[in-house]
Amino acid sequence: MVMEKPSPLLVGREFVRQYYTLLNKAPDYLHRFYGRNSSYVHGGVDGSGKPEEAVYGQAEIHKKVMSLQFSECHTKIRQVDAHATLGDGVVVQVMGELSNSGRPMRRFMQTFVLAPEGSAVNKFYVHNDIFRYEEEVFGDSEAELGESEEEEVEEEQVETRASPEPAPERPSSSTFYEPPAPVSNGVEEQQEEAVPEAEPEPQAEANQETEAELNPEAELQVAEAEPEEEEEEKLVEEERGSTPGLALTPPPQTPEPPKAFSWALVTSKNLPPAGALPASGISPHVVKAAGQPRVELKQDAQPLPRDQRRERPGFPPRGPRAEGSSSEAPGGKQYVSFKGNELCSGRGDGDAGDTEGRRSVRYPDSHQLFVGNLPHDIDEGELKDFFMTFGNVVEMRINTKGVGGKLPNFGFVVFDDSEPVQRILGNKPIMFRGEVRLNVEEKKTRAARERETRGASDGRRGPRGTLGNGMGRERDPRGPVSSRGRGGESRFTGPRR
DNA sequence: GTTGATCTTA
Repeated sequence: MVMEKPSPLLVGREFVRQYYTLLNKAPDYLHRFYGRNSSYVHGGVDGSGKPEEAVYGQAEIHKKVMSLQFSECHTKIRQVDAHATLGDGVVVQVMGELSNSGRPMRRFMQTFVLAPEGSAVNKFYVHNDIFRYEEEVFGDSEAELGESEEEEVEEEQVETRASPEPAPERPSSSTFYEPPAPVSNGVEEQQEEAVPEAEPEPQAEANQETEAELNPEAELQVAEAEPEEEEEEKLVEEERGSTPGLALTPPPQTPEPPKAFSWALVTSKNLPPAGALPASGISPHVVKAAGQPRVELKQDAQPLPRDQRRERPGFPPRGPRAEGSSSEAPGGKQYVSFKGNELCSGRGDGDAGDTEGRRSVRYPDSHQLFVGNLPHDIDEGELKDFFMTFGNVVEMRINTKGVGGKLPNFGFVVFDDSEPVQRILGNKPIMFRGEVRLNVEEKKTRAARERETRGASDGRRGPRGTLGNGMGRERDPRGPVSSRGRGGESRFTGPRR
């Protein structure tokens, strides 16, 4: 599907939602967010009161998480900030309160660095995860006090003194000792308004957005809509005594390479290659969103049975829910194209490929490339990576028309411009994996094909000769179609690798 | 062996 780069805020919020939900429901899977070189620290002080040190790598992180014995871990998210950071990563800062095993809520701050994984625009893994409890840093029992700098100094002396601005919705100290409110999932929505002293504009706004994103109902809806995998879901529910919303299966025993969550993997045409998921498990690190206002999470965490993955009609669902709670995604409004070239922040090139606005995006045929003779074991990610070296691949699909055992594969690659298409066509043969000659053609409509075959005898009449329908097709500036293949030599014969 | 599926619309 469309592979726009989601805004950092969108990435951050969706990640946060996934992360704390998983923390609540299946902490033993949490490590799958991380990679080999990830760092992780989760509060705690050692004997001498010094903060715990971080651990590194997925395996160590897993151990560490297990040692923390998360159980019925509930989180109230107060604030999520997410910025783009170096290397196309996203840094996410979360402030909130967390209660584990029915113990009182404790305030924390947590920072994640989500690093891109692989070449796809939308795949991330957690490279750093830094979690600290406020009172372990500031000292005990001061949590409700001292909002201003001056008071901070006095806090230690006047312990019970009222803050000048006690947040009204947060009656002093009671927050800490009341049992966590029952919630349907681990991520508790913070219903109150933004704290008055919070910075007015961006923060308050972000806060509200966050609340919208963390709407537990959305997840429940999704869960209901997803009948598959129900037994396992129930198993997990029984074990954990929690409500539906996230179905999980036993983790694969093999520590996995950093897979992180992936926006890309989740759209219908970019389902993960079969091996990427446990046969019947969710991939808890799979988070979904897209430039298209479709931000349905758990939905995709529950894969279809293999055989239905590619063919299931109507998937992903469209309709009201797509415009639902989390879809407004104000952060998703920028269109930033990733690889290849410059940031095209924009719209207004009058292009049908402007994906931002509304759902259905149709690209002109001139931006699309028919690719035949695909190896049968190819997956879309690989093919996309391949064509990314020619330009910005905005969508692609592989069609397998091999019901009867044969697998003649073909697909369509959609670029954000006609130029890469023309360049590819001008540089045939396109060799894939150094051995397979892909049959690349300009995408043709059925009508055009018929016309082409009918008029094949007429030499002057190329496939487009009779088209002339002004459908915005761009011509190859170098001349008619028949002259392709002479031009470029091997400069672009294929990506190096 | 080889060119889809989706949607437009008031």
